[in-house]
Amino acid sequence: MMNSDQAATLLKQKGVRPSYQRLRVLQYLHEHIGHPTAEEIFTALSVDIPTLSRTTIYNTLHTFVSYGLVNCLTLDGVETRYDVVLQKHGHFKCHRCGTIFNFMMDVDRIETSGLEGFVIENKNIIFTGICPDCSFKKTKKGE
Amino acid sequence: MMNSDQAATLLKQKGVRPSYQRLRVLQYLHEHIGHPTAEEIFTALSVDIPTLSRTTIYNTLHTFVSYGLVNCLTLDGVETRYDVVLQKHGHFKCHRCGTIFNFMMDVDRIETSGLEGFVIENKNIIFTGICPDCSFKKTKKGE
DNA sequence: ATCATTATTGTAATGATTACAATATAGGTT
DNA sequence: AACCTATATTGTAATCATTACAATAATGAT
Repeated sequence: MMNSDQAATLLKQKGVRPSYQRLRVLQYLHEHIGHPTAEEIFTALSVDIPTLSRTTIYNTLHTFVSYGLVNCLTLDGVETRYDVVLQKHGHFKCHRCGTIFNFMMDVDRIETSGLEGFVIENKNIIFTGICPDCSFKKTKKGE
Repeated sequence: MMNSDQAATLLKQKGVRPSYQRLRVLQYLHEHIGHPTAEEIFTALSVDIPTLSRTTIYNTLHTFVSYGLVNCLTLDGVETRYDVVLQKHGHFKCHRCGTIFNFMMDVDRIETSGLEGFVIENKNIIFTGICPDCSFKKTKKGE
């Protein structure tokens, strides 16, 4: 999906020093676009990098966010999740299985009133409900 | 805005036993629609109810959410906020002063693709940016 | 090779929230 | 009105994500 060189190029492009840890975090995010948490990234990379620190993960993610490499989102109020998909999209969280799905939408077509004079920098659209899989299981079990 | 009797009626209507603490929390939420946190509610009500416990606030808010009396939202990933305005609306958070504004929008007019087969139960629209006040201050100071 | 800057690490602290057990209260029943 | 059971409140301790901070390590420029 994204090799070491591509990751390094991307980091340099954005003005972020391409350390080994940063490369690995960026690659991980590109290989796991299901909105991982800091803890998930830490656990996964720790296997390969035993000396890795949680603090590094947090620092790295903060750096990525501030340099516009990833977006962060808090869907449930528990953990912050990170997303390398930067094109405008909505998030759907299934409250049964917890999976987060991306969906397409034209964010800029939303008509609002009451925001005259506001500088809008970011638009987050979060839907919650039940995903098709869980919906199907529920029907089958006859709950 | 909402007296004790009105609050009691509303609670009974929804099947929630109208204890003194619950009445006060519900009244507080109706008098402070700026999306208070559990801590803010606790601090404010503690003055009048010195024996009040933080746990009661959390229990009460969870009860309210599960009985559909209030909505909760996490805007910044730090604290959960509570909202008695149940009509569909969007939230705008100013990242300079932290204030949260409601704005009107037609949530159901948003066109999406990729959500076929999904049961949508809730739609949250969160914008971030700079509010007119902060925008104005910034201009004046010439930062 | 040297030096200053920046990144990583580990530990300790913070802050919101939850778990849990003891006590208190509410509402229905005699 | 007293009684009893179910439910609510309280306080403390635990949990979990995140941050603060200081020491060490690595990077890049001179």
